[in-house]
Amino acid sequence: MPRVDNEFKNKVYKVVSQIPQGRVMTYGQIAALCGAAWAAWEVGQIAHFGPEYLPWQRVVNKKGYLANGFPGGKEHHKILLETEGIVVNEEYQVNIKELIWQP
DNA sequence: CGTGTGACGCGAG
DNA sequence: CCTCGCGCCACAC
Repeated sequence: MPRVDNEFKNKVYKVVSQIPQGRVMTYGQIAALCGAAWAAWEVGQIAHFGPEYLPWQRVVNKKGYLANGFPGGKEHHKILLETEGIVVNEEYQVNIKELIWQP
């Protein structure tokens, strides 16, 4: 697994674990909250290689589209989100404006 | 040490 | 609406 700064990684874990059910966050938002707005892609790396118990399904890109490398594919991702009450359209996109969450 | 790539973002054209 | 280019960083080759 890629080596990421422990502090940054820790912050990402904390932020992601605090995302309430039925809400989503963007990679850039998380990165900014962790003090590294330029490292949005790294959040993705952490998401891919990081702990599975965190609600990564609530993390989407700025346009509201679901992540591409999610285990099980976007369909699985979509189902998980809909189970939480998040509306996902057929383009695998969520209403980012309404569902975006910020602490 | 140069180049390409990535679960990304944003502005410019 | 689209594509293109640049931004920053970590990693593989």
